[in-house]
Amino acid sequence: MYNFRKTEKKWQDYWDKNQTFKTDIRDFTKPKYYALDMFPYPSGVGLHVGHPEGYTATDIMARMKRMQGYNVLHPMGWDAFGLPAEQYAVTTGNHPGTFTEENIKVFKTQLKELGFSYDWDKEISTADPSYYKWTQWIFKRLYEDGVAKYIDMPVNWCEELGTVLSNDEVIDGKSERGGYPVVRKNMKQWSMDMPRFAERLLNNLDYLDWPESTKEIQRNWIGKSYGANVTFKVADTDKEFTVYTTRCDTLFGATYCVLAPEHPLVMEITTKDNLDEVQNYIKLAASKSELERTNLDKDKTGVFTGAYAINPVNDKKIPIWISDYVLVTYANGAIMAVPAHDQRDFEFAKKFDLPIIQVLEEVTGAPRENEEKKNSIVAIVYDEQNDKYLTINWHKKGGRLFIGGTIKDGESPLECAIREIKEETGYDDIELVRILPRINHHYYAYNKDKYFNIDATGLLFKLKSNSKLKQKLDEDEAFAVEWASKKVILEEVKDALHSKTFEYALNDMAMESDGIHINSEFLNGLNKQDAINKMISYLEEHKIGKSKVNYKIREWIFARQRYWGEPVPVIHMEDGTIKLVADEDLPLVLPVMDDYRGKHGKAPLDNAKEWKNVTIDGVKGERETSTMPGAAGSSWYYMRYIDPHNDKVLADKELLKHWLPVDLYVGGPEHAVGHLLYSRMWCNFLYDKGVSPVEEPFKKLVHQGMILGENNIKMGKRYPEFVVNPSDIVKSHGADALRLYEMFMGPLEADKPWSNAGIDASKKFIDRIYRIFEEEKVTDSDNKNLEKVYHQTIKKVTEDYETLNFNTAISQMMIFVNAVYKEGSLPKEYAEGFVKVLSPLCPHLAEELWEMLGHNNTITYESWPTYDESKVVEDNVVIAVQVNGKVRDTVNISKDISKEELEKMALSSDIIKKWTTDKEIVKIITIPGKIVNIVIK
RNA sequence: GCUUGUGUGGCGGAAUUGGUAGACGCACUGGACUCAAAAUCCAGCGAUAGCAAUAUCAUGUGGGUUCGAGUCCCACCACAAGCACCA
Repeated sequence: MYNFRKTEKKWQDYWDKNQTFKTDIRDFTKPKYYALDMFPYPSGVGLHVGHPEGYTATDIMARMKRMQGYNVLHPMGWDAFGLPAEQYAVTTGNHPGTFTEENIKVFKTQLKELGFSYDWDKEISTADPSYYKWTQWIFKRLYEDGVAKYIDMPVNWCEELGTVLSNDEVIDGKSERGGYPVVRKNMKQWSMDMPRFAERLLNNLDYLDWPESTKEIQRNWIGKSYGANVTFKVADTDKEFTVYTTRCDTLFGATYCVLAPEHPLVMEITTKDNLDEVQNYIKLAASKSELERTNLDKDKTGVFTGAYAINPVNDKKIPIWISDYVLVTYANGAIMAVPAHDQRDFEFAKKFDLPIIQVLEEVTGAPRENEEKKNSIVAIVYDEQNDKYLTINWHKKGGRLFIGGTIKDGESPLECAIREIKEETGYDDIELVRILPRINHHYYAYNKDKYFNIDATGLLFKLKSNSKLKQKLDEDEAFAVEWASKKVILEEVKDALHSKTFEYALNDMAMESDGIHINSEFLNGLNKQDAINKMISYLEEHKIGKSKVNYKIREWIFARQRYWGEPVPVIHMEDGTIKLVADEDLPLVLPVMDDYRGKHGKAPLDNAKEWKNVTIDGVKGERETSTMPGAAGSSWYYMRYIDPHNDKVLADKELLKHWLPVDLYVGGPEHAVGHLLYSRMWCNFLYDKGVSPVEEPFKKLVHQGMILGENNIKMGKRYPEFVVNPSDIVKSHGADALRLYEMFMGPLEADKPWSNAGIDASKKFIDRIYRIFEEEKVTDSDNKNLEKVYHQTIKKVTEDYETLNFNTAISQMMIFVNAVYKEGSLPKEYAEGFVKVLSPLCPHLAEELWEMLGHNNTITYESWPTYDESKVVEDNVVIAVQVNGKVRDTVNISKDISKEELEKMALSSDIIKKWTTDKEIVKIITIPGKIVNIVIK
């Protein structure tokens, strides 16, 4: 009987005592492998079952690579600054460092219990002054290069609490805690210039071996767009403003402009009559949180400034409005509005009754040569009472259509539509609802044997009464007038023009798709992309605009009014200048205080008067009392692991050059745009400064999935009965069983529910392996029957570990164990190979079995087993024989058989004969080693 | 709404460049061992019909390409994550 408790303890002590996993970081004779976990925040509740999943994956890789002859760096540390420790300090008055250290102890014990092969000599903590000395050092370099800036920027400010709040701390314009009003206000803040790195952060993604989904999230976050800046003059003044647009091709359709309420020009151009309204609106906008403003469900709001802009391409005067749907933080904080082709502008124009000019029409049908041009209408009449639409049904001669017709000379589309409705259906008591976008339609008319290209205006009417005149039909107009439901129309109206028009009738929205330009002078007839190119040339030629690239990525606000973070090494001098703490005075250590609460709206560090007030060369100054955000220390920790005790530089350059980048980085997907983006930015920056040898820190990134409760719901406070504590499992089933189970559950990246039956099964498998050795099934003689499955197992496990497909690697090991039981014996050679491939997964068990096999040294650095490719393939293969693609029989033959022989064998099978008798064999498809398919008629 | 994923037995999940769907495990059923139970070992196990051989159906839905589709293409549905007035 396998005593996992005793055995696991025994080997953990052995590894500790012998420093088995200590990495000689200066040994450059072997190739390096750097396997890294996202380090945890040491919370008060200890590890949860999600942690061991990712940690086991990297541990398996680290252990396999050691056996494959790599020098492996596999470190662990602590992301130790954070809110829970801060709250602990506030409520108890104790220093948060003590609390953090205690938590770290618990975490470390739990990690050791799980048998991870970390080199604890490399342990770091971001809250350790010897660590954050270098976080501060990097901050100084960022400041010197203008990446870290102390600038005025809009923030959520709560007067009552006297603090800046993040968007998620603001609900309905009030503070989450206390319910005090929150306003948007410009404040001096520390920030990082993320946009400066946008292009590189975007481009480098292409060559990173990262999950595509995470790359996509980062691309979206960076949000690159191509467009143009266009300058509009303000009518009757010498003022002008610039808008950014990705659709400069629609410039002829711009019917108004909108400035963000905070745009500096607003107060300069607002006319006297509109001043009150504009000022009120600005105040209102300021009192809204970012969250409220970006709530899409709400109606558009805005006010007219009284001023007009001149559209630079046609000199038309168009009104200038202000609205909070234009954000001052993006591009120029000003837009030209093209309601016909932009949904947001469309909604705004509808609400405030601003003109809508269509400049692009959709194209239906295929263009032909020698088409005749016409102007036409498509009229849709809606009967609200019966919820039906008026159609004419040509049956086999053309199907169901709406009323259509050609516009006569001197007739407007509306007049034409009314006339056609009367003539074709007789209905005369109708009312126009709205005019729909015009469509450019190509078609062939059978009755005239001619190709037409028409500009068709859609018109939506509603029926006011059933009043009807007599139809006036031509002789060839043999159709039925029918009222049809929406469902019938969607099914039966096949004509592209009519169905498209119906779509516009159902959805009152802007036309944002491609098409050809109309009402646009020199752009007429061009498609979207050609028109954009032509317009940009035009704008540049006439010096009224030019092409421009914009990014959505914003400044990273780099300050928090909290105690438990890295002090910003900056002194604000009385004379208004900013002085940096000298490098030799770093680290700037957090002072111990009596009270960790912020008072009177100030940061907690403001209480530390002695620490805060300094005098330099006779000039008084105050230290920055904000601290750095959580993501500061984690943005470069992967470098410090390489040389954690260095007090001269953040890490030895030669060592960094050898060890970076990280070969495998495993962690949760929730850090996609936080930590993973900031780390890349810092690494980019440090690369520029000659500190980092690489631009990108993480070569390969993998996200482990979430382990859900047995109820398939995220483990947490809501269902405490489904929360699984890894330490409990280690006690009841053992660390190896937990490691094995978490790797067997399914693909690493997938979310998977925990199963108590599953963990039992994993323990049984471990016992089943142990029994082979315990019952002395291991023999010195060899066993040919196991040869193939052994080589297959070594091959599959090696390959699957490499690609992190642990679940299938384990299933192959189970197949091997099943085969051993069937044979009743296991040759020693195979036993050793098997224990070796098992060892990364279940290291305690493997060490024990290795000892039982007569070795007195750790298995950690034994060489990885090899396999013989020739012994992996089967000599005899079972080939499926299909008839018309359905498997009817199988033949068992030598793998080297010729194609002809295989076909002969297949055809001679009794079962196959049954299917082919009296049938004509059309052809036979034979894929050697795979399949024979006989096609019969 | 947009982007990216994912849909396979009672359950977790396998399935190479398109080539025998359901590996492996759980649960379940039967057998061996036992006075008995547990543990262990062995065997069976998608659905429907049949004693069986076997046949038909089956990878979210509907089409398509192909000798052959879980896999490729088109449309749709459901779920998850991320983004969300970015002009």
